[in-house]
Amino acid sequence: MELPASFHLLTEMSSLSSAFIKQADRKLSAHGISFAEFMVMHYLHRAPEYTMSRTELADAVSLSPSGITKKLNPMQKLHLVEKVVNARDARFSLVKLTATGVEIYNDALVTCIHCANSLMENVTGKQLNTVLDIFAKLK
Amino acid sequence: MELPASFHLLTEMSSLSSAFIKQADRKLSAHGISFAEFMVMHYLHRAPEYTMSRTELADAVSLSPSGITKKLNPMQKLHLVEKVVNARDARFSLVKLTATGVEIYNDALVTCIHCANSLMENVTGKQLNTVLDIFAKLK
DNA sequence: CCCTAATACTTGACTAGTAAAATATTAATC
DNA sequence: GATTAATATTTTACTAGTCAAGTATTAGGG
Repeated sequence: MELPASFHLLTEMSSLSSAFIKQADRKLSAHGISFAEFMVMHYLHRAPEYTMSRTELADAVSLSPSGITKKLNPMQKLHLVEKVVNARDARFSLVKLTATGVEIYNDALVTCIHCANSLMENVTGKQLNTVLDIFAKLK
Repeated sequence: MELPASFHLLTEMSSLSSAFIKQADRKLSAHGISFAEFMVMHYLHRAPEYTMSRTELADAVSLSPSGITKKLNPMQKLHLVEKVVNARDARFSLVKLTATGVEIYNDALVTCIHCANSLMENVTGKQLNTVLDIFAKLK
């Protein structure tokens, strides 16, 4: 049976991506964070004043409302992020990357870039950009 | 700061793949199985006599030894797969897709292909093959 | 043989996520 | 302005996986 390329891409992507994330997790553990936590910090670091609403952040990292609560709780205890209450509407709260968080993010970013480079050393930058262009159509 | 393409690919792939798997899970739930269970059946279906060793299977689907045990237990109760003990060495056991399992796999495959096609409808078959070729170098 | 080591698998304790119900706060309508 | 509805978040109960310790079985060296 000849299965379509789209099906193969689905199965290959799921296995590749899980392998990549496991590798990144291993490398980032030197900084005391997981890849998922790194991604949270990555989005916050790009946001104005290192601050985003919880729901925006949850969407960005594909977590459910309860998921983002459970992910941020321990990060707050470690003072990587802090909760900022909205004075106008106490339902909405904001999350901000702390100074400590920025510092750790910058260190972890270097590690993460090394990790990505070594995972993809067999592929040229041009090919990576080709894939990125195609991925952009898939969103 | 200009981050390398490899880093972007790592982050994009992690978010795309998680979105794709969520979508596939939703669609496959009509057959009473998860995408992870579908992948188990997929590898078994391609194996000679629908049979593989547990460790081969665990590797194929990127699960730890305990992970494969916990994944297969409920599938045995539903009679999708069965355990085959090796007479020569009782440590090694084999897993076989049952007749029921084959039937459900074939139905689910159709759904999964539809799902993959609709996820990737914005991209040509040629582009998908380009990505698959590049993925092959990443393994 | 028999004791030790190696191998395959399972169990137990834990982490990370989800969905659905509960809570808290603001908005809207009468 | 009080009550109902809507919105954001948290809690609870559950599922799915990991790692490390435990169990069962076979292999090897004295």
